Amino acid sequence: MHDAAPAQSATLHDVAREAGVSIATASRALNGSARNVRTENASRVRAAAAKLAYRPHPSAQAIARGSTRTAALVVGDVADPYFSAIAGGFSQAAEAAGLIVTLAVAGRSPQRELEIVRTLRGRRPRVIAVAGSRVDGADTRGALAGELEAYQAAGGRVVMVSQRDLPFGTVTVDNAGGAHQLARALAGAGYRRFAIFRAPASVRTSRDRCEGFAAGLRASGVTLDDRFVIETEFTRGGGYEAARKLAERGLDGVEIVFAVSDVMAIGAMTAFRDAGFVPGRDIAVAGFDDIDSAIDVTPALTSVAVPLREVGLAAMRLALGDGPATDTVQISTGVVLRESTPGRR
Amino acid sequence: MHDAAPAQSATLHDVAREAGVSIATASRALNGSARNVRTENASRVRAAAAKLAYRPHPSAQAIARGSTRTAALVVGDVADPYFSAIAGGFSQAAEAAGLIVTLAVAGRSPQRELEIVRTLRGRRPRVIAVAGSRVDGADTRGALAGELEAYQAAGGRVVMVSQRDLPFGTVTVDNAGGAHQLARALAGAGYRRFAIFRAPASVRTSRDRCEGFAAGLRASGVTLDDRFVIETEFTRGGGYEAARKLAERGLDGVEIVFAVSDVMAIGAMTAFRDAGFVPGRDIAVAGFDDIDSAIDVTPALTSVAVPLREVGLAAMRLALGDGPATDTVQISTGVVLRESTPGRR
DNA sequence: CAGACTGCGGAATACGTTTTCCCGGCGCCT
DNA sequence: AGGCGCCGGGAAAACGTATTCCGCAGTCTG
Repeated sequence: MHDAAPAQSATLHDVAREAGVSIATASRALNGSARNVRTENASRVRAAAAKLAYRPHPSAQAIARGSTRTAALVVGDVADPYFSAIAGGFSQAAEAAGLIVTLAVAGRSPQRELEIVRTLRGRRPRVIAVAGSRVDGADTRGALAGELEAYQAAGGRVVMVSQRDLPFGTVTVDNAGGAHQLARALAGAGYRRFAIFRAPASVRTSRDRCEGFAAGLRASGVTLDDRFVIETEFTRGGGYEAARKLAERGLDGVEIVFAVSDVMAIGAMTAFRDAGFVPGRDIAVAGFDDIDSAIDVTPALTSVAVPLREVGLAAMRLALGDGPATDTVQISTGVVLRESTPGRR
Repeated sequence: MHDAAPAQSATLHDVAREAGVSIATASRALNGSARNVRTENASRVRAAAAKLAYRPHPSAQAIARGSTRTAALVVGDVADPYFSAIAGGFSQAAEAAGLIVTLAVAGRSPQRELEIVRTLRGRRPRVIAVAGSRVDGADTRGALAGELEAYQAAGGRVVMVSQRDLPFGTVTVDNAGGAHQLARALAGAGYRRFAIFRAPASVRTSRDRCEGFAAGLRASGVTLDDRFVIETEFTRGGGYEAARKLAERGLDGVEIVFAVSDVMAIGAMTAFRDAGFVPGRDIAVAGFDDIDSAIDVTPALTSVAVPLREVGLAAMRLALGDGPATDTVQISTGVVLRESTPGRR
């Protein structure tokens, strides 16, 4: 069964010739068009296709029908569990819909993100989903929106994940609400002296979580000392640095730090430990996202569960759904208390 | 500057008309072909392209020149840090080379992997890299190899990551060597009673690491009791389960467990702790991969560092290089001792 | 039994590029 | 001055597929 592989793979033309029909009939037989073809011809074509190991040329199909079968996803960084979980859900849903996903990594730079969307648009995918850096105030932002609008006007489908304020389909995470609940839960557990590790204000996710948390504290009658709202990078390293500095000052009386993401929180815990403080005993730590490793660190990390896979799935569903192009889906979040915040008596 | 976006994006035809030249000239001006075009015409064309926001249609280009600008990567699971780190390196290198990466998730099923490669092949990417499940003995294996061979014969470039025994470009991780060194280091630290958590023998990575480790123990004069070579799933859950069972039997005198991957090791540490044993004190644990979170768990996990990003980069370099199609690059590994294996005195 | 209609096959065209081929003009050499 | 090579422009073919349009045979209707 090992015939010499033809250097050039078979085309529809070859299949048609092999089956003794015209190209048109072969095409119709292979991709169930509106038109019928006599069953005998159809099976002859299928047999020929199988024999020649024919694969349709997606580019040619794309050109002929004016649309592709791809879905594009742009993320900040695949290696970040936040994005990779979303990507996992997205690609699962894409696959179920028979779409191929092309992945682009923006590296957290809005400039790069813009470039990517530009070239992506040229490739005319069925949907473009942006789960990007969400830096607002950037001057590239208008350009990005313009690019996406043009794409949508040309029949494309765009979905933003957790970027609420653009006129596109959006799947949003209840960042503020989750942070609010977390704050109330922690205040209820007896904590009073809070620190927050946050990313620069331009990062929307961070800002929303931060504000929600602050509101939750206010609602619980706890005052937050602005000195302890520490701005750092939105990465593990950022969390580590912030914690290191706080530890250097002997914790300054802080009882608990809320880091706006789990990776930051985990970095912070390691920094505290490196400085000789025991997380969960000397200082409590809470994060956000509930990534997988939250339960594997010690003490297990209190967090706000964000069903990230679900976010990816929802993005694809939204894109494929027939609702208005600007539908919004809100993914809800839930507090998960663990040993990193044992509570104070 | 906000002209109404044309419903249909501009084609090369439009650009040519706008610039008052022929399509051929426009094409030549825009993609620096071998042929020269008078500078005045060239700049007129560029201006027209800019004005109309022209983007070449990649599918049309693909069809016309018979090749695409994409690189395909198939991984087992994007959400797994092992794969996502590789994907990160791969897409970085792809981007640098002006390639777009399409990502497919095989979900650790060889059957699915085969299907994916089939459809991927149809899309005629420049390169196909498979960082898949590496299950061998499966009957789909021959089919996979055949599919890839045909693709390569048709001018494609295939790279396998850590799948040494197929006639393709290969980037390989020194699994056996790293495990061997790790075994020697641990034996040198005084450990004698080892357990190994491994995946089914059909998973090559696991087998190589396991065999390397066993050889290292032999070389150190330590005998390994087969009863403690425990087969489980190649996931965090697998590690957790195996550790849970071992803990139920009171550890059976085991001093240290080597799990063939960090995610398994981390799951195991959590299981031990859940069962009341303190990892690093009651039982030592070592893993493999040195994923990011290895330093954030407590105690920090002893592991074998695999520069996974580098693996992805190397895969792309190999694909783009002009060496023989079956070149092999070996990525070396290095032991990293941490607190999870404090050593026995 | 004539005419209309249906069902299906095939030729041809379209999709947006790249590339080959041809052609005219210009400068250079003899 | 005439021939030759070179340069650059445009027409057209090619890439592989989907689809429109046309025509033919067979079937149904009146």
